[in-house]
Amino acid sequence: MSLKVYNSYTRQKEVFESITPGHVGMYVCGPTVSGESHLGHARPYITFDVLYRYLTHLGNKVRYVRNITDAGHFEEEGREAEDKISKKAILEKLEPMELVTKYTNLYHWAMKQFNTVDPSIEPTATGHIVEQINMIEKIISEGYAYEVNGSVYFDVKKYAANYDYGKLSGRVIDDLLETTRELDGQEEKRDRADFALWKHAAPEHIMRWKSPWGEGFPGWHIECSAMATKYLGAAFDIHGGGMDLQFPHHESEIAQSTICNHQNPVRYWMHNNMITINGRKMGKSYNNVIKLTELFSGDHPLLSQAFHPMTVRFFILQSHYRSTLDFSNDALAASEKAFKRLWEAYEILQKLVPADSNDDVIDKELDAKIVKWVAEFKEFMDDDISTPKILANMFEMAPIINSMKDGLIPSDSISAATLLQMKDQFKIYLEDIMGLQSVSVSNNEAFKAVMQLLVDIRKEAKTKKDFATSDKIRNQLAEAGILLKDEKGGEMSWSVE
RNA sequence: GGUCCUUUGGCCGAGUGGCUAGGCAAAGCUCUGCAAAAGCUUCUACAGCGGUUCGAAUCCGCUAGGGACCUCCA
Repeated sequence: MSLKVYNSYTRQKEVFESITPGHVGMYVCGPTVSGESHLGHARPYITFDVLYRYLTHLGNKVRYVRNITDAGHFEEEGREAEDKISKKAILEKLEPMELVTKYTNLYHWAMKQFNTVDPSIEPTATGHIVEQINMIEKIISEGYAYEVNGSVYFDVKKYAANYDYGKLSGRVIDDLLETTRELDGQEEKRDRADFALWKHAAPEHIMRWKSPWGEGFPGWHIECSAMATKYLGAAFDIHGGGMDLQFPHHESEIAQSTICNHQNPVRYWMHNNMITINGRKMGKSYNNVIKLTELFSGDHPLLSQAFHPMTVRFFILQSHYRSTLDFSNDALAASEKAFKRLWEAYEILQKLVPADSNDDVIDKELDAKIVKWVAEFKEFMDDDISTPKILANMFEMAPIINSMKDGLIPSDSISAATLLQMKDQFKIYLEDIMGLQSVSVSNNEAFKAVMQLLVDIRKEAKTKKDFATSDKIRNQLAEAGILLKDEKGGEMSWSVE
């Protein structure tokens, strides 16, 4: 069985085949570093991180390109076009580059918290002005763009006459041409549907570059086309991003690249759905965002506590990437508990040792069920990255693992081969592919030694039925945030809350 | 207004026409010095109406609610 992904371009699941076997080129729209990342931003980065990990796991050499948009787009308020980054810079009395650096660092920090793998290339828009200008010149020479007063616009009407503009986003060109909205530069455009490739910079505009059309700055869509072409070629395998980017961003990208490179740039378009809050998209314009720093610290009116980045990652993986995911404090709290239980079972599993079992003692029904559940990990992943189903299967096995540890299920009731397979596949899917990791902060050797000492003392006390001492140890550790649990058979385990 | 999506048990959330996903919460029980975990059991839902079908949460239609995009947006 092979990997199938839902291609937004064709609106169906398709078998994934890369252009060059064994190599995959993947481009994902990265952040605009004019502000802090919020929960909604986390979704594509985690979703495509899992895809990247899986493609790699399948033996592909993947070049994963994720850009940083550090040149401002337009923020259209009324009729005044402003550069997002330079505007904020004035407010915060920072240099644009200082602002960009600050939020880029913060973004990298958050990605680290989520345990996402670094992209192979992380190009910045400002670092590729030359490429963008070259691309615009090419589009002009092809006859699909025109200059007006130092700005350059893409001729959508002409493009639509020869190519299917709107296919990705399901747009009808005639509708677009009738849009009545007043936008900046509208009077310069030949058609309302046209979009800017290059904008003339007003005198007060801080971010500006020299170009054949005077000083200005690039339009938003051109950066992705230019950088994707440069690092992945005229045609590449996967382009990912949030659903809200389908139009106009990705649609425009297709148009630009198609004219420039004379071919359809992307094989598989993949879009993650939105994270909602009270059923509404989380977004700046709705004023309902929860920043990642707030999430990790718990410092937000909607949050009753801080949430660990792994809880958030798990929360996101529990729903399918193409469904909306509704955020709430309760939903996240539920994920926290669930993840803890699953992870503890996983750690127990890794410590289980296969018993010398023979056909007589093996519970064949149980063994077969486990074999099936484990085999389905790949099946589910191949089915358009169905991480919720993989997790469901893992939860099916959690009680079995715990029961084996407690001796409620004899350890020789599943075959050694099955247990090894289980251990192996859990590790691959949970850690390597879904990118989950321990939330434990207790990997310090000295600390572990101290804990072992306390455990030993408590064991002695319990043997002597000195419950005052044993309770004191447990209670005071609890106050310090360390949970000590008695296991069956007199052993003790602990975890840092 | 146009285009499209969605509506699943107390909450979150999978669901490929038939064979009860899963998680959290809740209740009961078991284990246990106590506690916490853990295990077992219970809770069987698909917005409404109509249709297709031997059979529909799943397909079709209508109605109602919610949402997304059309403008910066993950």
